[in-house]
Amino acid sequence: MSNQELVKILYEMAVLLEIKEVAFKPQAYERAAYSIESFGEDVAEIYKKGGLKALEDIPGVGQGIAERIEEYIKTGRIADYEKLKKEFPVDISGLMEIEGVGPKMVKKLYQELGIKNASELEMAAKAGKLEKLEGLGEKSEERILKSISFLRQSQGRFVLGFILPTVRKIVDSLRALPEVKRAEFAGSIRRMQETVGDLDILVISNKPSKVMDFFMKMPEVQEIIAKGQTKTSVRLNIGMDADVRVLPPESFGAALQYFTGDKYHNIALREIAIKKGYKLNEYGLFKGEKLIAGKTEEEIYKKLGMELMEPELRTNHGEIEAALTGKLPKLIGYDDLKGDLQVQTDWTDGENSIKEMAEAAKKQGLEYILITDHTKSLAMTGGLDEKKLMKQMVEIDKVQKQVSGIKILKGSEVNINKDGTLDIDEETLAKLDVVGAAVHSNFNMPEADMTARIIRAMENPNVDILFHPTGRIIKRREPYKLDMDKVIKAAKRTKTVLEIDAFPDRLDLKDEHARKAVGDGVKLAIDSDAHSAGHFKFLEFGIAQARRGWAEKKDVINTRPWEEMLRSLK
DNA sequence: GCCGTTTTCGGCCCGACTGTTTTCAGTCG
Repeated sequence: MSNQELVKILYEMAVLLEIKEVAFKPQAYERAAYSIESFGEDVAEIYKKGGLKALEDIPGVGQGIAERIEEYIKTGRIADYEKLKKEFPVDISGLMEIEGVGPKMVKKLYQELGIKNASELEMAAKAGKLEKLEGLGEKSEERILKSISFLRQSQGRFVLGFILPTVRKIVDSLRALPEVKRAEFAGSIRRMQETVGDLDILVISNKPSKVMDFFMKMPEVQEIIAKGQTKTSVRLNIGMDADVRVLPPESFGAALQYFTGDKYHNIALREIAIKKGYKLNEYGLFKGEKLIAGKTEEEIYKKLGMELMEPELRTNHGEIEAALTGKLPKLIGYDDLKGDLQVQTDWTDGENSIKEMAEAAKKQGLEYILITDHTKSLAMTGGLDEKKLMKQMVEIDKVQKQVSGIKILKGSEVNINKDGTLDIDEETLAKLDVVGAAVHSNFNMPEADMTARIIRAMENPNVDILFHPTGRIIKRREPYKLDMDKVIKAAKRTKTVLEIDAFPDRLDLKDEHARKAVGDGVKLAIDSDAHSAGHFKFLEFGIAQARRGWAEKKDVINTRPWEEMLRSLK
């Protein structure tokens, strides 16, 4: 059993209870599902170690849900879920991800038309059956058809690193309008999540309609979805939806807060507001009718007894408690990296020479890079063998003399063989400044074998860093099966550094694993995995990932000058 | 069903927009 399967069941139970119009339980199940989803620890493992009591320590999980999780772990099923499912034998998850379809719609579709999944819904919509239902019309039908086809082509989420340049361009054009006093993006993009669903832009202006008119006519806009006094929604030509909201200055901080925190952060905040006798919404913090804070985020958090926290933290994973008690982490900053420890060149699958990469890195403000070309068993990249590695070291010395202001370190991205040995001999590895090791083959091993394989590599005294530890590629490849708890423990024991690969669709380690590693005193490296001179800018996304993992400057070895960084390695 | 520096019982986040029901339910974030 995996967390993922359990989370899906809990979410579906929430929807099914909502359909049955049961009060309050849906939110309870939803909260538990969300909590487990982002918990980062295997629930089965927690249960094995601490039983029911340990399950109940998970936020949002109480006695009832803990017992159902136990039932699921023991029997592979949850009787209540199956009972609900019998009443509504429909593909809840598949239907709910269609925009505009909620619990009530699922119910109506099934009861009136017997629709059980997205493709049946599509057929019914195409046959014009939906518009005959009460409460639905021609437009609802069109909208559903559109949502289904959109979902099919986009899978709904966008990789942050790939869309952020467009987002910044849009916001900059809005800022350039004379009617616009201020414009900021909020939402999951401001939180710098690895993938994002849509774009929220907040604007201060006295002339909302002018801003809206300009926005709707931007070249990046494909079609208008909704248009109102203060809010306009469009679909951008990159496939993503974008909302613009225009606000008065006195509410801007409140709106920024409201649209930046994730759902659960905001719920928690509003509950704290209520307890203090206030009301919090996107227009401000109110005592009765009176606005008492709203101009800046800081004053809102302050009135609620909290320090201002970085947007990346606002997901209700302990940041509120930390802010209330003055224990927020001092996150690594976006300018804190001095070096990049994973850089490919044209010696293997990179596009640029050692010199070009060094110069590009210097331009990016870095003080050093580590050259880490692939090794021989990765034949498709022309991986280096011992002889070529020695030759490359000579070449690096040569290039070093031709460039100034940037230190070029000698390294390698060594393949971890199936048995945990490496594909380069120890003698050669020992000559390198830094060795990164990575899995590039046999991805489909059983968890225990893969874990043992990686730990064996970490035990090698020459291996300094484990590169992209889980191998996942967002939207394309699942992580390999790996016991991260064991890997983190092994990293601690062997003093191996874990990498956050900053490539936009890798971001590997994930935030929750980074947080766990940092919590256990394991050091991180944030690397671009650059394959061309333009890739150093991806470091930003690795830093964001580290920040979402509560990492501080001291936790990341390449925030240090290169001599000091080298001394800190095993 | 969960949770507690008001509470172990009695609460549980809030507003905009759409479509279509002419007064509001459903969905979304």
